[in-house]
Amino acid sequence: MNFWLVKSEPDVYSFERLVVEGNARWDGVRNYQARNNLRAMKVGDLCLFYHSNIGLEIVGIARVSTEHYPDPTAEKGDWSAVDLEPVCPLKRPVSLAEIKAHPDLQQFLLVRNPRLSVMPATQGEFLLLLALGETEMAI
DNA sequence: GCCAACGTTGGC
DNA sequence: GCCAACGTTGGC
Repeated sequence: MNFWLVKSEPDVYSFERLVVEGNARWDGVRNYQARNNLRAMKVGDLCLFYHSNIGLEIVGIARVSTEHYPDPTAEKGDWSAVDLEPVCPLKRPVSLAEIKAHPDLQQFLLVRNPRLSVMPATQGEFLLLLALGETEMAI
């Protein structure tokens, strides 16, 4: 089991929409580091779902439902997509400001490399963020 | 292979 | 809307 964080601008694709639709193709990634992270995802891996630009907070948990395959939206180049399904919203969203201020999250990539759109999280980071979000779930 | 120019992301 | 940070491109 690995843990990740994925970013989405909520006016482009929100967590609420993922909950409604039940599944989403995570495509359009055009950054090699982010692509390599997509390729490392396994079915069942859990993703923190972060709203960038609007909200600036982690709002929910998603799960990898299909491992990587060629991104059908890529007209050229070697890009990948995965499928995600919703798991649960956080009872309390965890804001970027709170993450930046937390002493135990200074190593989190969201703080250290804020432009990366798909990033790994450690189990410790994931569990801490779940706790900050006042959310319990089976891991 | 270096580096300047440019484009994009994303917080503020 | 601005701008800093970062990645990519392309000339040399």
